[in-house]
Amino acid sequence: MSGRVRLVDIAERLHITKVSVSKALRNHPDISRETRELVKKAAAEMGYSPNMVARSLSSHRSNTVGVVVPKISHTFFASAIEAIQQEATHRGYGIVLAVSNENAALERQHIDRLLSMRVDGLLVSVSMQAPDLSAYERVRTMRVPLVFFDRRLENLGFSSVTIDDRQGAYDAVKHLVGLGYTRIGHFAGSSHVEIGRRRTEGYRAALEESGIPFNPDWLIEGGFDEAHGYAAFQRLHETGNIPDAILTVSFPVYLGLRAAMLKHAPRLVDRLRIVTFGEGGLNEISTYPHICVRQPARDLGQQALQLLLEAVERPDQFEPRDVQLRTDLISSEDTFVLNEEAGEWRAMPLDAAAHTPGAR
Amino acid sequence: MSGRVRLVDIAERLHITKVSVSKALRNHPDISRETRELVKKAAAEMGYSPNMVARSLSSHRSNTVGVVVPKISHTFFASAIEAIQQEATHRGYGIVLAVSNENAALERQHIDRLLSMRVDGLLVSVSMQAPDLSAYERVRTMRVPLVFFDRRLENLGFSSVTIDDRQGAYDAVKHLVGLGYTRIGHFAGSSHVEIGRRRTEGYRAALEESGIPFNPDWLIEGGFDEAHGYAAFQRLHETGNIPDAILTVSFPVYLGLRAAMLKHAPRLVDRLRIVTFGEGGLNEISTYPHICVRQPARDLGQQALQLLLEAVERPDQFEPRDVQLRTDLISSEDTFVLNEEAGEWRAMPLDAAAHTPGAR
DNA sequence: CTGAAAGCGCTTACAG
DNA sequence: CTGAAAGCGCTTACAG
Repeated sequence: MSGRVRLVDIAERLHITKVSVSKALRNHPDISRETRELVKKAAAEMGYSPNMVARSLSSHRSNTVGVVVPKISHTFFASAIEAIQQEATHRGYGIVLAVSNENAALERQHIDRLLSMRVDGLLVSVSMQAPDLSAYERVRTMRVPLVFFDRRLENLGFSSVTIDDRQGAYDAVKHLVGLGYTRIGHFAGSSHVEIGRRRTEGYRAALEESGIPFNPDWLIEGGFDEAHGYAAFQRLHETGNIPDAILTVSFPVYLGLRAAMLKHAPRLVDRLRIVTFGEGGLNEISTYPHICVRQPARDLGQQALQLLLEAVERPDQFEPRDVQLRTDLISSEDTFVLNEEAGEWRAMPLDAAAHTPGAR
Repeated sequence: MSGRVRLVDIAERLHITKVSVSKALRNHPDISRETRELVKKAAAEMGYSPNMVARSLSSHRSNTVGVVVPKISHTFFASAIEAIQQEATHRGYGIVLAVSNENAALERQHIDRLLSMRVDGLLVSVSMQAPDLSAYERVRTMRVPLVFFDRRLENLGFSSVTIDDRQGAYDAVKHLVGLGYTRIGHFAGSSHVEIGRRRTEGYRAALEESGIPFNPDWLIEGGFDEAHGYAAFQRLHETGNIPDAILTVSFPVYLGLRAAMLKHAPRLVDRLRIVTFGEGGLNEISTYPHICVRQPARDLGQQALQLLLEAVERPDQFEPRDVQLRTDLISSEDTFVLNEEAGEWRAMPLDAAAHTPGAR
């Protein structure tokens, strides 16, 4: 069989109409069990592969969702995408993946392309740059459901699944205070991005609530990548006044910080206490206690997809909403347990102090 | 404008035929520059978004490629996928991503689905399990180009872009020998997978060539994930005869090894020398010298896509072929330099010894 | 439960 | 350079 088998080919062989074949294959109740099985048998024998393109064109549904992320090679996004893909498969959808590389123009271009491909919905985590809103207007006029995940744009009327960044940063700083630290800095993200602003807010709220004066020299804004961490540490080092602990806005920022520290002030390696927002899979292997704010990346991806499919499959009953997930505080001193299912090591969260309320 | 603008809508407004509009939009030489610009202007004003689904159906080209990987949340695959996506965008293609989760049945299912979606080509890195060949037969009968990357199936007649695994492992072990080690173990992958076999071959060849007797107790096969590394170390620890250096078949295996070591034999942490096949982004931040075989993940992804598109776009002139890429040996003692373009830190490779020929 | 008609929004020849 | 026809492979109503 040549692989280019169509509905009609099956129909002709069985002396029935292609509509019946179409229905039988989709388990439509119109068709008797008998014919349905006959059809399926013939389809299998002939090596029939339904042409989803044709199906999409006539049914106006592609069973496909578009996913736009700033990066893939970053633990957080890799995990989120993996969860999205798995949940999509489970629900019978495919995903078309696009990477904006933190570039707003590319983000717009990707969204336009996905719209052209007639995806049933869009999952996007916005780039760091100031957004190009035109793409989002197209999304709205074309009435394509969209859900932001992790990094969102506010006031556009789309749903979002995000992390409680303020609380996460607050918990982290409070934890440091609990360990006796008072000289605490923050290598912050870009204030153009909501998650950056929220984490900074949490940092400042925790300081204030602990009666620790805010030192503007110790709040260094910049971005989420290694280059920022490196530059920020250099700047700090030049001032000669280095705090005893630092909260980094992301794991890559920590990598940059660490590289700069190894180069310019290696003796600080065992003395400067670092807490990272986000994991890098380091906790399991670190001997020096490393603390981090764990983001539920998989949950976030899964919930974002579920929310999106709700909008796709029941557009009338759908009300846009914002879902916020909590973070955990974990450290390499925790007990790690093997999660058989995921084939990964998972840490039990630190004590209840991590969930001290109050930052809201 | 309501977003559901079609070719005919533009045609009517301009009092020309939809064919002309179609051609004008695709810069077909048939159309005069004047009309072309008129059409484009109108299209922009009306917010026209070409329906790629319809275009695919009539042109038999989707400008889409399917990518199947065993995992995403693994530095190597995350980087490879990112490179594939970027190169695809550059070439005007979109990618549909699917994760097999190391499961052959899911892999088959994904390939079938992608075939149904009429992707123009397939990029696949096979799962660890024994393959279900039926999907690959469909691929062949449907004449859809396929390129394996990193993990391939041999003798199926498809192209592949892989890494010289044998040489990589050989170089690593030779390097250890050069450092004075003779008691060298290997936590190996699954022998069902070619990359596992090749790495083991390289390990054994290097030992043999160095006149070091092979100790079967120190070659522990299993897989590529953390659980294997953990179990392998436990097994080794029970025998009481632990080598002085170990080559792990993957970075996750190292993570598992390290976790087991921290638990059962923490005093070995600074004494057991580890070389990992593959990176985990650790080198920049490690104080204890960590050595690894660096796989050119981005290159591999990019070249695989290029090879695939060659087959897609010039099917007549295309001859399937196997491309093999070389690895580097790098360590945390190397000089790290910031790669401005990628926003990442890159290490300069170790000395030329890393490229000692002879393992072939 | 089965069938005939119309259409989804494009592109591909082919004729002028 | 422009246009009319046919078709890509399905599904969706609607009629029996």
